[in-house]
Amino acid sequence: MVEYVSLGIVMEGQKSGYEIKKIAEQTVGLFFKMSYGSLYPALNRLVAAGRLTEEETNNSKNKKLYAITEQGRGHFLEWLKEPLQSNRREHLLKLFFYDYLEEEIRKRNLQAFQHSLQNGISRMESLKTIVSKELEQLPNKDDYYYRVSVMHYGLQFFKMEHAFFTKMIDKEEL
Amino acid sequence: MVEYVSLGIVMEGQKSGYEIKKIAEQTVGLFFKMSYGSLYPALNRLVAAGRLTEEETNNSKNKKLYAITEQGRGHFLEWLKEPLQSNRREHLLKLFFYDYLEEEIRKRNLQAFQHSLQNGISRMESLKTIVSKELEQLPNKDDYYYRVSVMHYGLQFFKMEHAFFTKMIDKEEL
DNA sequence: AAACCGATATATCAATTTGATACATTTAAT
DNA sequence: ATTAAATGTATCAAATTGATATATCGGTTT
Repeated sequence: MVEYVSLGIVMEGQKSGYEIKKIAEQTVGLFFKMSYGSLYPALNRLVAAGRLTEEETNNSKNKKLYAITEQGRGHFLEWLKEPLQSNRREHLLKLFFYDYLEEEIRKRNLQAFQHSLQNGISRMESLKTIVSKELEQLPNKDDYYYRVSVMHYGLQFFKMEHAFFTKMIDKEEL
Repeated sequence: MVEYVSLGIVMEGQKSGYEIKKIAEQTVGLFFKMSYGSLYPALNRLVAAGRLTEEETNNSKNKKLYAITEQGRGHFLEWLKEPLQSNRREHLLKLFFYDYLEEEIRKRNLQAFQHSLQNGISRMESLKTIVSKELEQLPNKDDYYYRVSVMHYGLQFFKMEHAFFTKMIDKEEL
């Protein structure tokens, strides 16, 4: 995923590795972390694959500037087009770059993702009912308050995401 | 963190590696993943450190049962006592085991975490105001709708967490 | 009883990632 | 002119991932 984030950031113009990391921290840093140990090897792989060009700056500096190639741009946009899935917060990463995506695919993917969220919510609501009933029969149900709470957390979380994506599909004020 | 989750799960009674992984998936799996490649080495480390005991089952099976030692129990509870921090969802992991923690420390840690969440919310509200004003001055501000959306997502997320922890401090129905 | 299948169980491995540190240069401030 | 802070790349041991290999158990079918 480091590779796609790097490509996405370089879409705006050529950047150094240091700048890419800084921008990532300031923007998607809330839910995505990258380290130099993963970034620099990723940049090298991208250059080797012809998706980025590497340019040494003429002044004596140790600095290298990376720019995206046509192939890299295509590769990035193909990734962006793929359906949203919440695996490792990839959906939020893609969302950050969604201004680059054409409206039609964007809307289709957002709606599909929202439906999958709705399914998740339904499944968790059912589970909640079952667990509540099982718990009701225990004499010491207070002893499981926190253990059970993470299920409620998950439900709250999915509901929040669902509400957020609803607003976004309607392009409401967020 | 695999080590602490394993200890926490074995607190209930002896389990095989396979069972530990299954229980983790079914309970904290929503926000924490473990693979065999990290679990089995972790179990070996815990045995070597004297925090778990390993027992080969007498029937011909390839199965090993792990049980927690007094030292392991102490080590686990020390970890649980430490302040909650949202690094890599560690706070949710600890929360799942919070029934094991004494009420006084539990309340103190929950309140401290809630305050840090409130600080985060305040900082993000300020940032939001600044970004909104900057955006207002751009002619093509619609081109940054999704880019900006991740900031709103973050804010929503923190607000949801804050509301959730408020309910939990008051031990309300969740 | 034999064959079969899905679940249970542990182990291993290349590739990747983390978190830390080392080291050099550039910019800004004193 | 000197220092401190920020910018910049590189590297490494240790940990993790995601996948695969291998074997056994319990239950069902033929």
